[in-house]
Amino acid sequence: MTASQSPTTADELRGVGLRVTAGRVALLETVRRGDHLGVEALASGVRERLGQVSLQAVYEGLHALVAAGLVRRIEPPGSPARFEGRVGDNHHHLVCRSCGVLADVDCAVGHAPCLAASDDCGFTVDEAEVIYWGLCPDCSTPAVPEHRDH
Amino acid sequence: MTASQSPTTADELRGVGLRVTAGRVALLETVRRGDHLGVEALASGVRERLGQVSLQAVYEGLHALVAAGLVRRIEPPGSPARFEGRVGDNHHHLVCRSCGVLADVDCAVGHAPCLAASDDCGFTVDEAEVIYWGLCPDCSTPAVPEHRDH
DNA sequence: CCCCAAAATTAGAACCATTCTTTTTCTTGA
DNA sequence: TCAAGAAAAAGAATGGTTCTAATTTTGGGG
Repeated sequence: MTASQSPTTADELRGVGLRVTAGRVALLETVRRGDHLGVEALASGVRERLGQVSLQAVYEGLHALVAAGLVRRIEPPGSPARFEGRVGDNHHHLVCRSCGVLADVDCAVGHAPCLAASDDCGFTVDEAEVIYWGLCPDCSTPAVPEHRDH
Repeated sequence: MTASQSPTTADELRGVGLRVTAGRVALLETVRRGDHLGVEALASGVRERLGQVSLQAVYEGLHALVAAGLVRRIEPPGSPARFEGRVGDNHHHLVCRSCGVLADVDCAVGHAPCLAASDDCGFTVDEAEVIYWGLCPDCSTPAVPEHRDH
């Protein structure tokens, strides 16, 4: 059979030269399933599948996955790092100033670096990272008549 | 005399409702004189003028100045915060992946939020922060025949 | 001009995300 | 199946930043 099926997570790991371990498979799938999760949340997700996993193992795994280009790290100023499985497309992010929620925005202008600096000062620019700051739909409606805890 | 001279630093502090202290005057002037300095460097600069000043005082002063809009905080992922005196214009930054050097870029498109997201997901966006990643002129020339101390 | 409330400063400890070190366990290719 | 090397565990350490409580300074009102 000509195996042209979508590759398994394990295959993907092997494909980028990483060893296949239960921890990494679970981690990668947790990142992809989740929506911009942080390290703690990812550790919880992995533990749900495997039982006990150390935080350091998660950090190490994330390092490897990010270095291999399978996972992208997002670090909005003022909050801990989050991770997403969408890589390759040079998309950007909306961050809510109030609750910290993160949303994806497609890149308006083609491919990376989707933006040219007006004067690059001699820099060799390879990526433009855009963060849109604002209020998410939930936080922008003030005093909605609804029970809230806080 | 109609005092239409450029206001003193002290006047500016008063103008935004901050108390005028030697520490804050020195801090604001150090930020403006410097080029994207970090907290330690700013503390050194202030100490050169005033003698002993605690790091916490610098943190506190920076908080106040940032909150008042006299100073802007920049926090490139992976490095400690830097501060600059250029505020009001919604300009962006070039960051060198190798040495971490930071340079200003004028905003290509008018005023904040100089960029509109292709789909804002219902967010109320008030600012677009752009970081151009690349290599600065010094770091992009490989193996220049010059003595370097790594 | 002096006093007082509010604000700034200090010293020191606490915090938290992340990294480092060392040892143990697991994956993989021979 | 074995050994080499990579990954994971455990625990401590790091570094930038913030918090707490006590002290000093600032600036307006008496």
